Amino acid sequence: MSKIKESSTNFANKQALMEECSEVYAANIIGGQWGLVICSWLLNGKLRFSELKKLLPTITERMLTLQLRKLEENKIVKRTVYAEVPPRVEYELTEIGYDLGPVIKLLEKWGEKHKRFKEV
Amino acid sequence: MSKIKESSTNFANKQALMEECSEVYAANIIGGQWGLVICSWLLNGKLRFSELKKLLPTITERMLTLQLRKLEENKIVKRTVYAEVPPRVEYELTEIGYDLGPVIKLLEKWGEKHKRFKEV
DNA sequence: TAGGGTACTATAAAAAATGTAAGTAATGTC
DNA sequence: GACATTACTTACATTTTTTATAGTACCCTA
Repeated sequence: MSKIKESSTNFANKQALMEECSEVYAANIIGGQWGLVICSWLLNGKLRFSELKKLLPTITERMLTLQLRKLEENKIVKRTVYAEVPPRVEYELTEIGYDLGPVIKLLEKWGEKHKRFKEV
Repeated sequence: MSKIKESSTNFANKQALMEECSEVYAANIIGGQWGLVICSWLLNGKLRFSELKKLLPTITERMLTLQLRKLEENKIVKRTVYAEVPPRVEYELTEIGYDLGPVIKLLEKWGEKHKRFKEV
């Protein structure tokens, strides 16, 4: 999650695929170790940084920050800072962020079915 | 895509999330740079290794092999080898592989909407 | 004045994913 | 006998993602 190298083959491949296939584009946006879980939690309503941290006990603060920044950049979450001390920052899904609801639900369903399928 | 280190924090985190959240589980299975595109193509019917290679001009043979192996391990594609020379190997989606159709379609739709959303 | 809470940032390192380049086996054709 | 075809494999290099650890500013409370 640092700076990406725009000269790499990997970068070129990703770009090309994302332009052609909207499903790959989508996967790249919500991808990453924690992106989906964060969105899942936020589907229930806005949360503070520290609340998310509690919900995701093993995430590091750095990772949480990075993922939230990425989601913010992609306009999936809105970040609201309250000028208080100690600081308070709330994260909330945008309209298109909430649109992820059905996507996540379908993924979840498929995942559950797949778990059973794999057992056999 | 090499061997994963079962002692790493990353591995532990992934495992825990995958058990709790089926959507993360699903994302991990179809994730990877090329997984989704390969499945997309296979939704139209079985394909040979070389045909996939032609459809994905920038993928390396190594990557194609790795991704197909992962999909096979996860029982999303079925691999059929014909004892001919030169060899012929066909890849076809399994039942649950075909179930990815709606998932991919929804992701695609969301992706397209998101592209427009981001422009504004 | 020492400590606590909040939401971070900086730096480094480890781990994972992807890419590069070359080679292999078997057989049929020229 | 050289060469082409197919579906790979192997060794190695690079890039990207994730984790680890230690800070920071601000004010409030004890």
